[in-house]
Amino acid sequence: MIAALQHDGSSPPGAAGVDTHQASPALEAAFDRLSARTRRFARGAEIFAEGCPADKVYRIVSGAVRISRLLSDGRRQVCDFLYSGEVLGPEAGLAHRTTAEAMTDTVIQVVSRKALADLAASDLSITGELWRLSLAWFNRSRQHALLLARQSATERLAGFLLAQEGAASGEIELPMTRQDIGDYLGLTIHTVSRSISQLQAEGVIELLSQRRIRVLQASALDHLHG
Amino acid sequence: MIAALQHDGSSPPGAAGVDTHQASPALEAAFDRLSARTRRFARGAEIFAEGCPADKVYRIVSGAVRISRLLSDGRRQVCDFLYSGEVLGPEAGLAHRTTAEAMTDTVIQVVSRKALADLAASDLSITGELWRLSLAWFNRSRQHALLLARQSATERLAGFLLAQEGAASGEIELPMTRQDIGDYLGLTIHTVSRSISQLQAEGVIELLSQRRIRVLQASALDHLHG
DNA sequence: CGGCGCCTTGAACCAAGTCAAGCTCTGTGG
DNA sequence: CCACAGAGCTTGACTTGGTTCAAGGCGCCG
Repeated sequence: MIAALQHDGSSPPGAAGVDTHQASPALEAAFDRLSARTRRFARGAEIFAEGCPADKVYRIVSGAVRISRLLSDGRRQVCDFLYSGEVLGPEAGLAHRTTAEAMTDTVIQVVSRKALADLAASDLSITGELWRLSLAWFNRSRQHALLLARQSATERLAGFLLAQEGAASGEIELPMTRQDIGDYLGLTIHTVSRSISQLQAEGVIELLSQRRIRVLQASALDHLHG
Repeated sequence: MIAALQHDGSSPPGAAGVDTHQASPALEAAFDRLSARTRRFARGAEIFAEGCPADKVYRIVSGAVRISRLLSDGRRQVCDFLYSGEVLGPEAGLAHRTTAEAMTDTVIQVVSRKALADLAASDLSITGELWRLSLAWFNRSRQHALLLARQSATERLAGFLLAQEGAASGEIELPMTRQDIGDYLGLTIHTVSRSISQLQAEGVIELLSQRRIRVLQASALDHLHG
């Protein structure tokens, strides 16, 4: 039985949520069993590019990855940000439709998609896990669309901040530039900057440094995001 | 071997593209084999609601369906529009996160998700097909996000029109209201109306009636959308 | 024929984009 | 250790396009 089709809440042990690209223990084990190659990418390096064959599956060991797409008008649309433990690859078709780049120095395990497919054919838990990952991509993408549909810049930014790790009354570490945030939220770098300044002036957040934010009033962010 | 993981282009016979929710012949057959119940929904009727258990899979026999989500500020975000032959259900988690409503009088086949899961357990082609459907949802959602990221209203509308059936130099039939389009594109009904009027004034499209559009210059739409 | 949904259009306002300038941080070389 | 350079971030002034507010038209169905 494949978990992603179930609806009775009887998840198999170790099943991760439907919203994370985090590899389950079973999939993590599969990377080891297939003796994944470990690669290092310097800040800014390209992991794979739009248009190239999607014949590998990647698991981020450490670091942060930006997924983006070049629009025909020259603008760049950032689609997602990925962090340690997350997996990319299974959601792609035959060719990549996006570019993946390291935002910081990043270590990644790589396995051939074919090897993983062979394994999945004999191990239904892997099949289910890969399916779950695809659903996670779907849910994240829809969440992103919901962010983009927000009318005001501050609402979008609030939603973005809330989705970051440690947002609930903690500290947020942003590995991406303001430009990245802007390209993710469909805003200019100026508007992002202004919105951040505004939130700070209102006492909702505090800038520890340019890339580190402390959330002072998570409820206010919640309320802004609506 | 499950097709969605393959990258060598050797798709199984009858496999549909990765961007459509269209049921493959195999899945269509499964609906019949499981003796799907046929239900009729009047225009405006609710098929399933946000929050209710996602224990069924639906196949649209005829009609048109609107998928939407209620935002906490009272606004409604339309996520997708579905038509004859398309399948919804497998992409949901335990509970629906969206509401599905009939935009016109609609006929739908319904099977229990559990029954389909049982079938998928013994028939890998069904498993693969359900997975492909999930990927289709992902791709459509990302496409939608890309539309929403466009800065100008006319660009968004052009992209929306191009994605409609029969857009390439043909006629487009819109089952949805202007409000639906606005809620899909993150625009007000006014802006949608103005943009349509503008495209018509420029000779790019022609309004045969309020809900029927003839595309006169598909290339101009393409260029607008960028 | 009247009423109601749905659509269009005009005018005024405002938030985000654009243009332009200056600041901050970081890393590097003297 | 300090000076410098460059990338990244912030801020101000102005412009523009989408929302808001308001009014009116079209078309369908009872």
